[in-house]
Amino acid sequence: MSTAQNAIERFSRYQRQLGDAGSAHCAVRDVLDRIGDKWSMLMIMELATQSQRFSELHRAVPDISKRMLTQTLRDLERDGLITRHVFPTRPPGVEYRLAPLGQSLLDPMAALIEWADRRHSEIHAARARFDGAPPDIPHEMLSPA
Amino acid sequence: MSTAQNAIERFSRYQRQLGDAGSAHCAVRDVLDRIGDKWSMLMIMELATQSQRFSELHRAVPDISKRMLTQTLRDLERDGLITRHVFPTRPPGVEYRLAPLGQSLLDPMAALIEWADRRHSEIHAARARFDGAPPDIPHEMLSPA
DNA sequence: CAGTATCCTTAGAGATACTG
DNA sequence: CAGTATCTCTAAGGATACTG
Repeated sequence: MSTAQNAIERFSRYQRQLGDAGSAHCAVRDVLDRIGDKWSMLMIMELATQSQRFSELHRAVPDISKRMLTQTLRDLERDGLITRHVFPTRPPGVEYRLAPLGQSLLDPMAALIEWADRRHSEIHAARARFDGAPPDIPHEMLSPA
Repeated sequence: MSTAQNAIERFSRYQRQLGDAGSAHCAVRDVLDRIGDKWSMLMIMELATQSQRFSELHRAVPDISKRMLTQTLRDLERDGLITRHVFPTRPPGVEYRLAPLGQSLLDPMAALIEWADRRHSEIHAARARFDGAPPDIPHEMLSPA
């Protein structure tokens, strides 16, 4: 009933690629490295609802430096996920938009985001348990105290 | 209808969190940082099809160091995504399994993986276009240096 | 406004050697 | 086998100052 079984079967198709360091042959790693960085998904989420300018994006995510904002945006543009539109006003305005390719990422991303949102309390609980509770089977097999 | 519009609406609910550096308030960033690292998703994919031991995982993804394999596995265990089972044989055997929480990640991940697989040629094309580089590097292996 | 350029500090991660 | 313990190096990324 859960499509999880489905997912498992599909994963098995990729397993051989996983060990392939030269990411040319591993689409999974190639793309995950791309959008799995610190800011890319955030930017895509921001641009999902509407096109925004550089400074708007910066205000939306204040803890990114201008350097990284520029770089992230540039990389996303390079990969065809967003487009960049310069308005030759004075001072110049630059608007970033989600390209069709970027829009096609929205659904898969939403699935992940929803998961994160629904499960993060469980994750925190597990974390607290792991950190706080005395481990029943320690990782380093220590001798009986 | 595409669920993309749906995704957009859902994203807007998270937008205010996005600027929240203290990831305590931003489930999205919290969890993305967790599974967005270099190896976590790979490990989850490996464990999706069957439980595996340390060395099996290492063989499946040879370019991870033992240090990082241990650390990745430990972090996933800490977050409740996988479980660790020690068999006190000699020499010891340790089996890693996907916990229910980890299994719940399979579907969202599958969506992302499928996207990566289906779109990576488009991405490469966009990249080549952006770089102005000669696009196609054939499948042939490089000649030994 | 929308970036560059530069410097500088950490965290990420490999290599290697050792252990229960 | 399944890890630890170091040691090291690199590159990700922040801070700051400058520009068209």
